[in-house]
Amino acid sequence: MSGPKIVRMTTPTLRDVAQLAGVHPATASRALNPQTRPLVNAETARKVLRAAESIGYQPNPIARSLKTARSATVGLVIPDLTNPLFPPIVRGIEDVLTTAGYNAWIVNTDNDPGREERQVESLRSRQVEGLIVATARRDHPLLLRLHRQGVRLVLVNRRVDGLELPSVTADDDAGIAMAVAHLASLGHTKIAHLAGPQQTSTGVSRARAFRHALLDQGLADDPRLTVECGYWSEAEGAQALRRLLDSGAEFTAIVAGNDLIALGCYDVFAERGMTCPDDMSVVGFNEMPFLDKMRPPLTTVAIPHYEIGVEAARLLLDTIEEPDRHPRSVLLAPSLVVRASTAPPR
Amino acid sequence: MSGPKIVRMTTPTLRDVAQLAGVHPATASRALNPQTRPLVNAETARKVLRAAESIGYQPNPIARSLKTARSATVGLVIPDLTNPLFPPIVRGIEDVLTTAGYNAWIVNTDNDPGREERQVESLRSRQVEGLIVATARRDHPLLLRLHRQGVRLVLVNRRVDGLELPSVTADDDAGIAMAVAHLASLGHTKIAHLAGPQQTSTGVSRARAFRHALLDQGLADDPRLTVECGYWSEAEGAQALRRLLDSGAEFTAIVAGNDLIALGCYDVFAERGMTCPDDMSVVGFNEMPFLDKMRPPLTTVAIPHYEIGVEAARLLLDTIEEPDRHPRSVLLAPSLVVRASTAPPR
DNA sequence: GCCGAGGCCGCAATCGTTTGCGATGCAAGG
DNA sequence: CCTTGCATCGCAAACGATTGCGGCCTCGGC
Repeated sequence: MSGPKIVRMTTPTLRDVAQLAGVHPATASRALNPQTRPLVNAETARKVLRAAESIGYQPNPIARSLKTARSATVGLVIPDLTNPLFPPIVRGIEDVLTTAGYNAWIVNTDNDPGREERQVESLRSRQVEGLIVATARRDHPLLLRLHRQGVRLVLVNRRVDGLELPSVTADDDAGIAMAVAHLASLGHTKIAHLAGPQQTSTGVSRARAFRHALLDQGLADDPRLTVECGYWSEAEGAQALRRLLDSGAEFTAIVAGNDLIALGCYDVFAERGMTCPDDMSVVGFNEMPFLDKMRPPLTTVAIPHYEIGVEAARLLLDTIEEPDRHPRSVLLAPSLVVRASTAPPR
Repeated sequence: MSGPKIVRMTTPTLRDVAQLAGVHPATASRALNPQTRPLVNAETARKVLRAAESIGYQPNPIARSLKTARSATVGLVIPDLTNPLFPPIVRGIEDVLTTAGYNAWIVNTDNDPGREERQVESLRSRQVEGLIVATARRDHPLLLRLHRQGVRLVLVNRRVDGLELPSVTADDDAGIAMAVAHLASLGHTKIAHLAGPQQTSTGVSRARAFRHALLDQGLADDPRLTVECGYWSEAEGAQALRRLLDSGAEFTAIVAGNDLIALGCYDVFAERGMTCPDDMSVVGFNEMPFLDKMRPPLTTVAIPHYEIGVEAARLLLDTIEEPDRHPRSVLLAPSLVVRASTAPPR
């Protein structure tokens, strides 16, 4: 005759497995943790493992975090998940983190410093062990302060001035050089640049790269042909192009700071009855999804999004494990994908 | 002359504010928590508040979670963040959650049940107070089990058979009806349906709606004209269309299960030298971003992504606050946005 | 046979909060 | 004056894990 069935109301805890294995919770803890397992007898370790297995014990990460002040999670600070650039990067990050036993907290800042500060604070109070930041501006007091406080940081797609932080970015110089070389080889001589925000390192480095590339191609650098966008967005790209067109400047091709800015140009073309690439060539940057199905398919410089995420996560894990190693940065090679938004000038 | 500067090495804790305010930590705790504040003298409460303010005290959510078994966070289970359908929904969810003081954990399952189970387990061990699930299949043992265990669930875009769970979905019937009515009004009589996976409620409900809509338009329902896609993806959409074309069936328009499937059709058109909408009209579903810039711009039925997220979060908060209220579901009205992928048949 | 050295394990403190319960003080009521 | 009640607050035990420290036991060396 079997006794009354004991219904377990609560999830099994370390004490439960210890009791079942006939040992002290401390011993059970040591047995369960591969790091400390050598400290206990192999036989009792087996007993503990078996007990844990049998009742389906899962360590409580909250209690563990409280005691150890670690959390096996890192924070992901991005401006807006809605930007199609980020999801693949996030996937890359998550994939290497999870194989390392880490998890990621994602927060959106909407480019709002106040919101960013609150979000970061919330991440820190959850004991994240590091931050991967995609919102860096060249002058970024918050990041400076965090760095001084010893928070491990890795930047993606961006740098901050005067701060040696590990970062992973695409090689903007190479990418832009390919873009203008392509345009020049098609016969364009008057090329405009719709630059990204100059508060971001990416914005200035691409703008610089643009000027250098013009020189390399033996083309004149007309400062009136580069105009700055306030954000990396379609709307700002459109606005910038309107200003440029209205200024009366002459040009036959555009290298846009990124794909969204390039797509903003499409809107202006439609407004003004221009056709691309007949009236105007455009090349973007980033190779966001679905560009191949656009009208016209956008020529762009492709960057390895997923690998950017992968490298960023690796860098962060490295700095967690080796805190005082010299900050390493990785530069990923872009490639030009030529589609139908570029053609010889008429 | 000022004394030596005391450098605070550790973040301020409740004991610190209690000490500073000259009270016991318990009292400080009660004073800080609006729920329990009436239990302490108004004057001492003020003292505590001021002390907390002065040293920048932030409660430690980890310790709080450990004690209360709550966490002020909910889990978001989605198949793949890379699918552009989800980011806006996620934003909607996050926005209402954060104003309610909650946070969201996002996990990807890649449609892999094993991975899903592990991810959900990890969420539960972090004491999430509920789950918003976008990966539901009609037959979903995991969700059944979770529901039986009392986990608060709300479904987004999906239902599960035989389970009364709160859910928020677009009105598939209405959306599909609009799509085929549009096609019929253009003069199409042979309309095909590239259905989504029939393991998902959305897949079957759109397929059913398609047949009903044909009837309503007085059109014949030829079962050979609907073929099922294994996933909601471009590749599967393309594959399905190839099969349909190869079968020799005749049709002049396609209602795709969603936008990705519709875009998959574009690839096949290119392969086979067909042009859209001249040779074939297509309408999608979901209104994912950038469809207006596609070649051709895709006619689709738009659903309010952000609001779906908002409603889902509200539903979940409701079930958290009123656990045994009858499950409520919300159906959001879609709208047809007509672009250039649909035209009269030749 | 005794001593020292490890190996193995238990004790108890600790992480930062929350919360049931009891102690205290004071005012009101009998 | 004594009881009762209430408002206020402190005590201490949790929550579930980790970990320094020390105790016990065994074994080997002398």
